[in-house]
Amino acid sequence: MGNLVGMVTQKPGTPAPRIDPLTLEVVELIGDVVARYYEEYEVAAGKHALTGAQARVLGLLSIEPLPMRRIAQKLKCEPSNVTGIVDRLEARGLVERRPDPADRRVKLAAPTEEGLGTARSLRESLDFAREPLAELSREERLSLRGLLRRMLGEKRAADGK
Amino acid sequence: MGNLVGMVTQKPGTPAPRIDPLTLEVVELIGDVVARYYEEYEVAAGKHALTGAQARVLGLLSIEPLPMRRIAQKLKCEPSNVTGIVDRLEARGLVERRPDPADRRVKLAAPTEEGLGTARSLRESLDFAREPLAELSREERLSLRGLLRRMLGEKRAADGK
DNA sequence: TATTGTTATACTCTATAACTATA
DNA sequence: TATAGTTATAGAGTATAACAATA
Repeated sequence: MGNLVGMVTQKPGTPAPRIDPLTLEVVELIGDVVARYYEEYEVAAGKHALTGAQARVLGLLSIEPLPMRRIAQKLKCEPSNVTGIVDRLEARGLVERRPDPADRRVKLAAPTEEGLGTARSLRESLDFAREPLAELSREERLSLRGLLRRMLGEKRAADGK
Repeated sequence: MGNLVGMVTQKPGTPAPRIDPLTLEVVELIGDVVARYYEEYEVAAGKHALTGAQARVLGLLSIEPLPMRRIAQKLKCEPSNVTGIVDRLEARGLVERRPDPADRRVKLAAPTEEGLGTARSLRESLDFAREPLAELSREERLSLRGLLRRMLGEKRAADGK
């Protein structure tokens, strides 16, 4: 990837760009970061014979057991899909379903000991997060943090629940 | 999403993080950018009743017609998958297959007039690329570009072919 | 022989709708 | 009646293996 929709690469002989070249290049770089992030993520999951969705759910549950419905919200997908994903994780012994004492309708998905270990290993194999950042000094990281924060705007922190 | 593998959120009462908090936050921000980018991308594709993969291929072809094999390389998937994706784009009249005069084995996938229009519209609905960047001054964009370049390292420009 | 594109097959993820068991 | 989770179904993307046409 690195160029998700051809939004950057300028075909020779195409009308002049409406956006300035600097912005275009930054957009392209962001696209590259996105592509690289996903790539490394899939590779890390694959090392444990997990799909992206499975690794994502396992990562979520390793922080905190969740009702099926909440998982669907986090994944931004329909609850019916979570059934299958958790089924597969459960079949591999990485996750288990527990009753919720407070509401007998809900099932809490929670990682097993092995699941926790896999989640930890998964985190550690996500080199991209740390490695390339290692090239940046503390000041540069502060600068990058500020720029990313402004890019994301107020929308931050509105993720939960 | 915003937290792909729980690599950031620190559960209260968990052992002290091995990475410094600043780095963790930057990683989290990058995760947010990635999630946001993909979200907007899917929404933009959805507006045209296209899947992400279809929009990606259409975007690629709008730059330049490509042999099926080349599309697979760009998408980092098996050539057999491209058959179906192009089939669906072709069924909607957005793409057509042409013979390659130089090698009768290859088929060149090329956008139709309508496909070109859809690709253009698709690009324009990708607000995320420009809008949040609009908050940044020219100096900040230069700074961001430099930081992203260093993050991505030499690996840049090795995408082609 | 090697390569291009396709077909056949199987698995996963996805959404929709209908069902069950609780509340 | 409303909600949580599931099942059934269908479409799309993915990989693998085998195939026809061409090189």
